[in-house]
Amino acid sequence: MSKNPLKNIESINLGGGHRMTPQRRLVFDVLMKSQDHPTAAEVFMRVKNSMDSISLATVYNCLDTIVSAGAIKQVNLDREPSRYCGNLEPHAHFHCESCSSVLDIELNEGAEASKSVIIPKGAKAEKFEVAVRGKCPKCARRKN
Amino acid sequence: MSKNPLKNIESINLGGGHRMTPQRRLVFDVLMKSQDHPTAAEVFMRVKNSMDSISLATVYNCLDTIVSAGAIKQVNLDREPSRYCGNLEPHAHFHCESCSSVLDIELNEGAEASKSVIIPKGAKAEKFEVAVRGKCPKCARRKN
DNA sequence: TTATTATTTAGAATAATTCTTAATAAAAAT
DNA sequence: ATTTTTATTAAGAATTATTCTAAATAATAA
Repeated sequence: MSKNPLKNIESINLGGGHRMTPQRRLVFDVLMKSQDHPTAAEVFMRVKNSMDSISLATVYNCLDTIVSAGAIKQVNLDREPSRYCGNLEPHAHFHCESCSSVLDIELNEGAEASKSVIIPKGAKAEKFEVAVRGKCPKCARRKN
Repeated sequence: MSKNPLKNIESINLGGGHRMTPQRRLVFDVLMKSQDHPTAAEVFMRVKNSMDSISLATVYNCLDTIVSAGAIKQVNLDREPSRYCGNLEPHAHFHCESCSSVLDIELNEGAEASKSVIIPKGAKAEKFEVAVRGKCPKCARRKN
């Protein structure tokens, strides 16, 4: 995933006594190689190719740890399973309502989400998320 | 809920042979009276005050039907239970990461979300959602 | 009226995620 | 080098929001 400035997981500081482990390394590597936005179950299947003994619970644990370390992002759209994203650049997500795929979409310069909303007095805004729902190019093409 | 142009549920066309029922009327009324963004379980508790015999499944059914009719909106933030919103005006949501409350926030004129992102060629964008995460005024005040 | 269709309800089922616990492994302290 | 402490893994149980199933009820249409 070219958009991630982390060359490899060795450069991640997991923080708080957390250790780098083979499982965490593999989970991170899968995310770096993925252009889609895999769910935990999909990450699990992909990691199993390299380490058959890994468990789904461990994949959940690893994903949580790496998200907390800020090295990948968790993407929640509608009520669907969480997806994970190795792209750390500011961007938004396009969510296809036909095939449920998720695409990274670019933000226009100067049109930051933070400027599009009025934050209530006293509130502390920390993250802005823009999501677009519709039909991805593939699904828009086929008429149904 | 002053922002909803529907004076009462009688003006809603549920469409497709769907009938107006006491349960649907009550669920809608609860939403119109709510300034917060109740979950299905919260709607259930509030509706029970008027109709003790109503079931949670019926509340889910009614909410789905009224959402499909376009008379209320379903709001999904992070992995939390769906919340329901009677405000039909274009707006965004502020999601407090301390108390999980959801606040409607206004969109700045001219800074529409649709202009802030670059839609992939061939994709059909249908809905734009802007969500802000942080601390609501109440939670930002108390230092913790 | 009778037949059809929609609705409600209770409880079972589903599915994503989290929790529990024992076993293992790594790091720190002796 | 052991011992002790702490973190991690893994399997399966538990949780929880939501959906499904099926029977009973109610409303509409024929």
